Amino acid sequence: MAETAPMSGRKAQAARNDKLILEAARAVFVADPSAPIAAVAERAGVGISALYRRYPSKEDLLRKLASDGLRLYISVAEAALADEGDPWESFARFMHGIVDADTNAITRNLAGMFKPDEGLYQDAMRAYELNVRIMERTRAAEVIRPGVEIADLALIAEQLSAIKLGDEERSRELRRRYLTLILDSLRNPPATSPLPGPAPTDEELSRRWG
Amino acid sequence: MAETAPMSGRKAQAARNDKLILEAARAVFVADPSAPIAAVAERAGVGISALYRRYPSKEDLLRKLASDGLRLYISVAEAALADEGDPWESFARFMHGIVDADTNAITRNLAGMFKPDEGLYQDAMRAYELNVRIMERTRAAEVIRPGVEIADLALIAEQLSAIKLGDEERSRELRRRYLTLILDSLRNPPATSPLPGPAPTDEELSRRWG
DNA sequence: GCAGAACAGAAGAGTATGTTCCGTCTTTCC
DNA sequence: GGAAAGACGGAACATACTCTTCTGTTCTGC
Repeated sequence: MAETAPMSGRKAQAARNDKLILEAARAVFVADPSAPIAAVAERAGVGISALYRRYPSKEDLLRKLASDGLRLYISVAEAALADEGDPWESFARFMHGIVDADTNAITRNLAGMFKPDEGLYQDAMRAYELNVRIMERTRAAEVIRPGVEIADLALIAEQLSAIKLGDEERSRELRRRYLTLILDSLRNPPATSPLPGPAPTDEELSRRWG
Repeated sequence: MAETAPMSGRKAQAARNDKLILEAARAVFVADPSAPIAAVAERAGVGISALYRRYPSKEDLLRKLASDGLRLYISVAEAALADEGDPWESFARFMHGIVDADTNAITRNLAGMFKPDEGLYQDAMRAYELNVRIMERTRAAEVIRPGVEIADLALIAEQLSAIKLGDEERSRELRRRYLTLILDSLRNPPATSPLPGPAPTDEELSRRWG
C-alpha cells in the first residue's frame, strides 16, 4: 500500500510528529491563545526539543498556525464561490464552512502575538477579495437582508468563535445553532430553519464555573 | 446641598477614589480579565497603595466587581419582570438591558479568578430564578420561537459580550446591532427591525491587527 | 502645630515561561 | 559490526511579570 509509510524508523516518527505537533498546537492555542509552549508538547506527547527542532521560536509556530488558518479560510471561500447553485444556499454554506473550521480562533485570536509575514498580507488581501465577491453575488441575487455589510460577516464569525463549551465538537454544534438563528435573520425574506443540535443545558453552563 | 461633599479634604478625596478605583477596575478587567493590578491603579490615577487600603487582595477586588455585576443583572431582570406591557417588547428590553450593561464581562469572564462567596451563590440562584420567570412569561405569550431555551439566552449574551471593537460605546452599539438580528430571529413570528447604528467598517476591523 | 489618615511608588518575593543544553537512543551508512 | 549523526526527552537557566509589602511624604482636622 503506497500510503503505508514504514511504521518504525526515526524518519517516520519525525513525519508523524510533524502532524502531531501541529494538531496539538492548534488545539491548545484555540482553547487558550496564551498557553505556554510546554502545554503543546505535553498534548502532542513529545518533548519540548521536538518543537524547537521544527520551529525556531514560539512566534514562528504561531505564525505558521495563523498562516494555515488563513489558507483554510481562503479554500472555504473559493469553494463557496465555485458553487453555482442557489445563491442563498451557497452563501449559507460559506458561513457554515468558516464557522465550522473555526478559522477565527487561529487568526484573529492570535493576532498581536507574532509579527505578520509578507505572505500573510498577501493571503489576507486574497481573503478579503473573496469576501467581496461572495457578498456581491449574494447581494445581486437579493437574498440577503439590506443593510448588511461585509464586515458584519467577520464580526458574526468572531462572535460565534467565542462560544467554548465543553468539547470541541459540542462547541461546533452550538455554534451551528446560533449561526442558524442569525442566518434566518440575515436571509431575505427571513426564514425559520430547524435549529440543529440540542440547546445547551444548565449543567453544561454551570460546569465551567468550577 | 446634601449631595455636595467638600471638594477638598482627605476624606473627600478618599470617597472620590472609592468610585474612581471601582470604575477603573471595571473598565480594565472588562477589557482584559487578566490585567495586572497596577493597570487599575494607573487608570484610576492613583497609587497602588490606594487599592490595597480598600481591598485586601486582588481576589477581593475581583469578587467585589463580580458581585456588583451580578446584582446589576438582577436589577435589570427585576425591572423587566415588573414591566407589564407587551410581552415581546418586555423580553426584548430585558435582553437589551443585560447586553448594554455587559454584565457577562464581569461575571462569566472573571470566573475562576476568585473563590465564590456565599452571597454570590445566593445572587446566582436569584438571577437564575428570575431568568426562569421571564422565560416562562415570554413562552406563555407565545411570542418566542419554539425550541429556544433559557440557556440559549445566556450563551447569546456571552457571544455578544465577545464583541470588542474600539471604544466601549462603539462596542455597545455594535452589540445592539447583532442583538437586533438575533432578536428578529427569536421572535415568533419572525420580524425585521431596523438595524441600529452603522455597520462596522473595514478600517475598524483592521485597526485591531496592529 | 501636630497626630495620624491617606497616598505614591519603589523594592521584595515568588511564579511562570521561552529557550538552551546535555545525555540517551535509534537508525543508517560504510 | 561499529560508529557517526539525527532526533528526542526533559531538566536547567535566565528572565520577565505581577502580587504584595514597605518606606517616606503630604495634607487634613482639631
